[in-house]
Amino acid sequence: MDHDVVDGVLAALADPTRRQLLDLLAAHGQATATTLAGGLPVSRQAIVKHLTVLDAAGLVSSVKIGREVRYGVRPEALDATARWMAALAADWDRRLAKIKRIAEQG
Amino acid sequence: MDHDVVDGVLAALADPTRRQLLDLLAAHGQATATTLAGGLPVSRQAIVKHLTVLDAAGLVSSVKIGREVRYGVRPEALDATARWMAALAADWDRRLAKIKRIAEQG
DNA sequence: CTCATGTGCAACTCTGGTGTTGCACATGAG
DNA sequence: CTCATGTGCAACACCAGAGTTGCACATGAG
Repeated sequence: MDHDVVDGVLAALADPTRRQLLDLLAAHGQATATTLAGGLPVSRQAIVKHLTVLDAAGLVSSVKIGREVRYGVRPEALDATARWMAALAADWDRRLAKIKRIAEQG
Repeated sequence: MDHDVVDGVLAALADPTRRQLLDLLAAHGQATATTLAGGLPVSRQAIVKHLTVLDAAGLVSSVKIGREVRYGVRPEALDATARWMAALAADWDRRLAKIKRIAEQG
């Protein structure tokens, strides 16, 4: 199911540093851990750990080129989570509307 | 901006227990912390803390009725976050498509 | 009034995640 | 080959957050 994907994405997006990381990646299109570390106030190793989490969540992918590792953004997991969330919100709306209707009409 | 809302929602949804809590609330429509504690393997106090977080994120609302406090689900913040996420995913798609086009033709 | 039940507040423990540092390894540049 | 640069691995410090427990307070039920 998508459920596992959603779990991972939500956990990954919970951290502000990881969201900044995704912003940088989306802007540059492609970047290494070392490059990204230059744009954030944390060490390269911290960046690597975050990228590992993002990769596990399916939000980024990595390609090894020579002696460096290029990371890029991957929209699918985020899109799936967005759809899940929208559906959940719609479901809540439906339930609340139903309850309200019952309360008003008896 | 919606940005603060999104931050809070993402932080709130990161915890599995809070997501279960939201499920229970959506199912029951209305419930107290004590009632909810009966449906989860944690203490009432833990539930209260989670509900406080969810309330701060705008995902639930509380109403005091006599000596008990009823909590209910609130779809707006979740819906706003879903829209934000969908827009972000679309933006990534757009960027990747652009890069791909350049790589192929340029 | 008396009591049971639900809530609020505070202190405490403890695990997990974030971040750091240090060093070893791999590889392209010269 | 030699060296600089980029990665990988491991141990460590640190702190926010999840959960618990204990007790005091408030209020509906009888």
